[in-house]
Amino acid sequence: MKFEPVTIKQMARDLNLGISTVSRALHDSHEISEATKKRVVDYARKVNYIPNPIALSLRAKRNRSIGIVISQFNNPFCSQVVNGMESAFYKAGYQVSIVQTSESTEKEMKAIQYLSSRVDGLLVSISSETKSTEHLKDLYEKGMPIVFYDRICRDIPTHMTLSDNYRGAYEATRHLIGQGCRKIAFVGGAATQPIVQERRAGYLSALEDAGITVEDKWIHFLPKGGVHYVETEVAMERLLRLPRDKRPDGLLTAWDKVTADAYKYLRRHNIRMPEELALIGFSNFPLTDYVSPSLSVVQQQSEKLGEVAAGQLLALLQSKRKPLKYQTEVLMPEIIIRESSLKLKSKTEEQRAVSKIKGAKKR
Amino acid sequence: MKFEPVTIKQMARDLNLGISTVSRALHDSHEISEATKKRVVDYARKVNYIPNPIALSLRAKRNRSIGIVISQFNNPFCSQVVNGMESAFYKAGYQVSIVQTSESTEKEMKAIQYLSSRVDGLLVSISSETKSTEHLKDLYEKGMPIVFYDRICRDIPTHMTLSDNYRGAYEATRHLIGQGCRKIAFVGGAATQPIVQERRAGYLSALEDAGITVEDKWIHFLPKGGVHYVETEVAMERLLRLPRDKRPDGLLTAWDKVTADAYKYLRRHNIRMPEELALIGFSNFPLTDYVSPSLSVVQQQSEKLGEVAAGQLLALLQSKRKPLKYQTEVLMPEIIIRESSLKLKSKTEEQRAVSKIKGAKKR
DNA sequence: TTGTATGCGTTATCAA
DNA sequence: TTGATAACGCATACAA
Repeated sequence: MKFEPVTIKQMARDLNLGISTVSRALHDSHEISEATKKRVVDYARKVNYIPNPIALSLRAKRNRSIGIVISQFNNPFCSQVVNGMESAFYKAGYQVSIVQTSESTEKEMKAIQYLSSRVDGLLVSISSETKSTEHLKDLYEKGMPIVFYDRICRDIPTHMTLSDNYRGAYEATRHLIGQGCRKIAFVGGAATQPIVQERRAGYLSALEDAGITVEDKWIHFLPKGGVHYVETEVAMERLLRLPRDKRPDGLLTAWDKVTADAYKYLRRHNIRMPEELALIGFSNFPLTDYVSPSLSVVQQQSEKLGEVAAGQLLALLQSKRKPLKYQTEVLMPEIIIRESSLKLKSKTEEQRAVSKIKGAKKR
Repeated sequence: MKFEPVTIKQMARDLNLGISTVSRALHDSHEISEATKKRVVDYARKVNYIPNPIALSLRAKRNRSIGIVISQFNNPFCSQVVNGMESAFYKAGYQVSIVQTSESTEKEMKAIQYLSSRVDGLLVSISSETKSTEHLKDLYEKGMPIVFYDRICRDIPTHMTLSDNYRGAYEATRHLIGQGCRKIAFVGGAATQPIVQERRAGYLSALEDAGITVEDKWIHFLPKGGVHYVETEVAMERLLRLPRDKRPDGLLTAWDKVTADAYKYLRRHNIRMPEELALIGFSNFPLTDYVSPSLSVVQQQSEKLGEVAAGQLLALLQSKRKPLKYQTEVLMPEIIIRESSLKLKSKTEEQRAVSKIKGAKKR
């Protein structure tokens, strides 16, 4: 099967008119008589003429559309971000075309090649597998407006929007410490992900600031970034099989899927939260407030993030030349404390625990 | 900012060669000397030449890409479906471009117009607002391969893949009856949605088969399809404010978001499930097994659905002409019984309850 | 007021 | 082995 749309040329033949006459009539040009105009418009409607966007793009070198490169659809955080972007571009009259990389560099490259020349600009979150960004760099140097969001790429000087991953992790860890945890583990996604590294950095700083020594065995990265349950399962088993005095009493998970899977693991193995292990994790999943125990999360401002990034791209699209200065917008994630990490009931108890640590540090 | 890519013409000038020579060299044609070939290929690599897909498409009338029209990204069911489609098309060497309609007919029409001529085929789930499908019909008549999934359109004869919504609702209702519920309410999405209508039909049949009379007040549709929490909230309030003897003891929700919101409502108002109200609903949300009480769901085979629909579109893409016969693939959703609807603990008790009803019917 | 010719980036046909 | 040219669908400068 092949799509054979009506073209202007065809209509011109049918109506015994010149091609340009038809074209101008459709554009409601003043230099066409009302009679012909009506004849053309009516006929176009009758045969359901749709201008070929491909031809339009080729000619105008303008597509009135932008592309979003996303890692995983099936990730609430990502879809929330896209929602924010979509509504911003819709208002601005742009069509949005989304492609998924599934964390594969090969797919990412294909996706970007596919979108290049099809769109006027790109919103990109680079895939976790990606090492080299030559393909993007080159595109950018040729003038393609690109804005990075969430998983940014420092090699390319352009606008970017991201969450404050460092502080999110820092505050979450501090909260666990405040709850009395002293052996706090960290399970991230892929070690190669800058995002995960930042989250680890925040985690480490919080522990250092509290004077707590970290064991290497408490820190786990997942080779495939935690796409599959087993990866998290293995990490959890390693943590929980540590000898009693090394066994963690708190856990920070630094990746949405990992958070969900760690939670599942703990529930499946009847490990009580927060008594046996206090859990807080990065997550934008829905329903985390209704699981039992309810799940403490570091929640990113996903829709906002999408909107801000969209605004940056729109700015690039409108400016004549590359801007001299680039903005980096940083959004603070929300720390939502729920049952899975709440060991101390009252605020004062928490305060006391925190001050104890401070004392400990000074010693 | 504007993207200015390197073209064949430009390279031909730079290398002092003819345009067609360059083109053929890049295609590794045998009629080009190895020397020239190398010169061209090296240069192309150096300047990072990317063939312009727009021009390619215009010429070839072939895009090697397909479009997916989706209602809401931010809906686990949808993203799971897209995942299934994506992997199938990736294997087949197609790029996939996804656009969201957000349930708006206007967006849907724009999206379809945008995709027409940009893609070789379309996977469409029509938006809940959409009444007329002329835009699609016409496109289809001109030869655009279209496959409907989930929210199908009966006016257009083509392949389609969907869940057995009727049976899903029927079995879910039967389960509630088996649990001893006799006043079973139904909260759907938009009344206009054929899917919701089918689910209601299944619900009604199950009640009828069990000899249970339905009250109109037990059935609620949501004007905007339940996008916002308040819609579900209002419906729930109406149900729960009914006089004691009319107040439902069971509830079937027929839309993923509505299920989540109904669950939230019940938790927020401390209404015990299943004792005060047994809940089962259509849902592909993650974590439904870890909420407390765990949530009984009618879960669609989302990824499978995507794969099957993708297969149908690939078949259309490969066939020379419109097929004489169209397939409609129907997938049975899975009924997962969990705490929110499980009043009777043992299987035998449930059996007894069911046989009681059967007896009642015969009377 | 209408028609013809050109170019957008490519490939394919034909000629050299 | 190479190069010029037409065509894909459209808009527009220019000619009539």
